[in-house]
Parts: sequence; C-alpha cells; structure tokens
Amino acid sequence: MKILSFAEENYLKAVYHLSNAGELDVTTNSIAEEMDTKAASVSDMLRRLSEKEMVVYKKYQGVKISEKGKTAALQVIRKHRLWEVFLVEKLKFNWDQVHEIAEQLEHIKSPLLIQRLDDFLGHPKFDPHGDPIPDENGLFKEKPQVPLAEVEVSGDGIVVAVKDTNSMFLQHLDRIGIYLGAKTKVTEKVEFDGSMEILIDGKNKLFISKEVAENVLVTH
Amino acid sequence: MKILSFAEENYLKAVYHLSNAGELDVTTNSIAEEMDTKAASVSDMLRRLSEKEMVVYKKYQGVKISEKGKTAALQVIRKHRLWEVFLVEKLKFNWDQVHEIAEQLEHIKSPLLIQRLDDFLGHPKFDPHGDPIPDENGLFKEKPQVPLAEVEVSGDGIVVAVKDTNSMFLQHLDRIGIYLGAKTKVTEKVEFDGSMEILIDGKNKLFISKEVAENVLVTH
DNA sequence: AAATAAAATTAGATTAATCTAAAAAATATT
DNA sequence: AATATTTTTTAGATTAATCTAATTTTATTT
Ligand SMILES: [Mn+2]
Ligand SMILES: [Mn+2]
Ligand SMILES: [Mn+2]
Ligand SMILES: [Mn+2]
Repeated sequence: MKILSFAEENYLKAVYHLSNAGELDVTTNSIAEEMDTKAASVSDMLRRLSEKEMVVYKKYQGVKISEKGKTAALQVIRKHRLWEVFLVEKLKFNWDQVHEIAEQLEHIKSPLLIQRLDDFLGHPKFDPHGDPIPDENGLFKEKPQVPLAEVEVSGDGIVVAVKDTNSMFLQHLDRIGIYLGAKTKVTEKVEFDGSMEILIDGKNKLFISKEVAENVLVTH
Repeated sequence: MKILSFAEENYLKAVYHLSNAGELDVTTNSIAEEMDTKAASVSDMLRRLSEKEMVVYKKYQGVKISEKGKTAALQVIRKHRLWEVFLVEKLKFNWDQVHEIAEQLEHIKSPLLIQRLDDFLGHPKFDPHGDPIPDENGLFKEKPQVPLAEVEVSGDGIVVAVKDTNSMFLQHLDRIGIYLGAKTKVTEKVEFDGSMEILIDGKNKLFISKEVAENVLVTH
C-alpha cells in the first residue's frame, strides 16, 4: 500500500463523505462541487485513484470507494478529528477556528505521532463538532442523533453535534448560546417557516430559524 | 509576500543553514548534497527563488539569502523547533525521533497556531537538541558553546547542545549516558586518535571517541 | 424516436518540481 | 598560456495536478 499524495487523500475523503460512509455511488460533478475544482480534474483523479484501487470507477457511471480506499479515508478523518480536539482542548482554539488548520494537519504521515496524540488527548471518541473519531482500525460509533427541526413540541434532548461546521454558523451558535452538551426543549414550532422556539438548559428561551434547527443535532 | 511551497521552504532552510545564518555565499553543489537532489534541480529552484527575491543569485557565483528569505527561513526553523519541543515534552517522543516528523509539521501554515503552540509550551528558548528557537521576529540567542573535543583536561562544563542530530548518534549518546544538562569534566585526552575520558555528573567515567567529542557541545 | 440538455470524459495547455545528458563557465594543473 | 577538470547551467523529458474547450455519453423532453 503506497503513500497517497495530499490531493489523493482529499479526493478520497470527499468521495467517502459524499457516499455516506462508502455506501452510495458518487458523481463526478458532486465531487467537483465539494472540492471546488472542475469536473475535468475530477475525472482525471478518479482514473488515477482507480489505478491504485482506491475506488471502483466505471466511466460515466460514477465511483464507489473501495475497502482499501475506505480504510485510507478513515485514517485521514481520524487524524483530522484528533487534531481538531487537540486544537480546542489544548491550544484553546474555538470550535469554529479549527477546521482549516486540521485540513493541513490531517496529511502529516506518522502512525506513531497519531497514536501518541491519541494517548495525549485521552482517546477522545468525538471531535469538537460532535463527529465520531475512528480508531486505528477505522471503527467508530455514531451517537444516535436527529436534527432539532424534527423534534416534536415539548420534546427534549441534548445537543450532540452540528451538521454544518462552517465558521459563520458556529459563531452564530456561540452568539445565541447553543453549544455541545446543552439541554434543549422545543417549546413551539412555526409551521409556516420552519422556525421554532426552544429552551436551553431549562432557562434560556430562544427563537431559532429553520436553518439552525436543521443543522443542530440532538440525542434521540 | 506570497506563500512559499514546501519545496521552496526547504531550499531556503538549506541555504540559511549552509550559509551560517545567512553570512556566506552558498554553492549549488553544497545545496544539492544537503538536500539530496541534483545540481540541475538546484539551479532551477535558485532561479525561481531569485525571482521571488528570496535569494540574491548570480549565475555561476552561488547564492546569498536575502533579508526577506532569512525572515522566511527563520519562521520555518521556529516552527520546526517548537514542534520538536512539543513532540518531546508533550507526546513523550525521544529526542532522536522528532526530526523527521518536525520536517513535515514545519510547513503547516497558520501564524495563530504557532503562537498558541508557543504559549502552550511556555515559550521555550531551545529545542530538544539545544538549538535556539527564534521568536516571532526571528530573534534568538545562542548559548555560548564549544565542542567537548576542544575542552582542556580538567576543564568542566554542561552539555548544552549536539552538533549532529542524526538518530543513530543521539541513540548512542542515550546508551552511554550523555544528555542535555549533564555535567562534564574532561579527565584525559588521547592525542593520537582524539578520543577522551570524561566524567559525567561527577560520577560516571566514560571513554568517548573523537566523533562524539566533536559533536557534543558544552558551555563555555 | 428525435431532439435537446446535462453530465462526464478527452484533448491539449500550463505550472511546479524533478531528472539525465549536453553545453558552458570557472577553476586547477601541467 | 594551454589544457584538463570541476562546477554550474541549459535543454529536453517526465509526473502530478490543475485548467479551458471540444467531444462523447447519458438523461430528459418534446
Ligand atoms: Mn473539520
Ligand atoms: Mn470536525
Ligand atoms: Mn530537527
Ligand atoms: Mn532540533
């Protein structure tokens, strides 16, 4: 199993995420959009990844990630999320500042480094956005979660993750007082625009938009 | 000031080191040897670095690093050494294991990350091999140091750095019990082969070869 | 079932970084 | 001073990763 380039790792990660953990086939255009490149570049890369048996690729039919590719993608994701934990827990970054830096750190090649980092962090199971951290074998357990938007009136839960990890969205959550671990209770739902009223930790009343409700995930 | 590629950063670092902190001119061949590439590749890169005004380059005359280039090189060196401290102090790596990983980490681009890492480590002034860590402005203070080989009989000192940071050499020092901070006293010098007898911490008698004596640096 | 539109691939360029082999310049040796 | 040797640069290829424009394949709509 040869070493992958940064670009190859990034494409594999994109294919993995777009395929819902390797289940579905992924289209060229969706990869191009996700990675902010052109479809022509994607076709080219898919051919190369296919030669390395990281994906199963039939021209005009899209790709599916292979077992080998999934393993590789999960190791990159593991590194990304462990570094995000490091940045927040040890270097005092805010959860909206860590993704870009982790995009760089995830490509550092040293299995021993990641093992030691994992030890140092106390083997965290989730990153600062609530996403699960795969272990050395690529195994992980997702918390059962549902968007706030789907919770009934008077239903309660705990914020366990965010769907969108865009910096602006996370800063907005900070501003209105939503954070991982917060207790939520839906007190009112507005049919018309999908907005809702919720109670945070039993005391703070909040009105949130449909967009927020759809991107905040709570226990279920 | 645009962003430099990994390759450009590595060449700049090599030029800086070979020039004795930017003093001397550096030859194409010496760079090729240091970087384990061919002279043709070096010529090519020097032309590009010259266009970016990182070095002053006259064909067939060698290069000198520019002020701009020195600043860039020192920031990479700062990152390299801070990461080495992190690896040893926080992740429990041995001093012979950190250089290769730091070669990767030194290219991560995020001024804030380095600032926070520096805070987290308590603003160390020296790396695990005794080399000084430049500050944000590229300033640093070298400890006055001299190779053990140049110390007179009965002269004492403290190990402050190693000249060679090769893994094999460092492991050898571990094995014979020489470490940064060790107290040394030269008890005998053998003219013929440059070897010597020393006393570590006033109690361990050691015979060391010329090679070792030349690469262990003590206070002076 | 044709025609049209959309999606994906190929053709051909470009840039960075590398190499080998050939040419040119500088240095050293007779 | 002429010749030989060493050092450095240039010429020409190669590989990875990207792009635009043209072409081909698939999907959708009349
Ligand atoms: Mn992230
Ligand atoms: Mn994350
Ligand atoms: Mn080092
Ligand atoms: Mn060092």
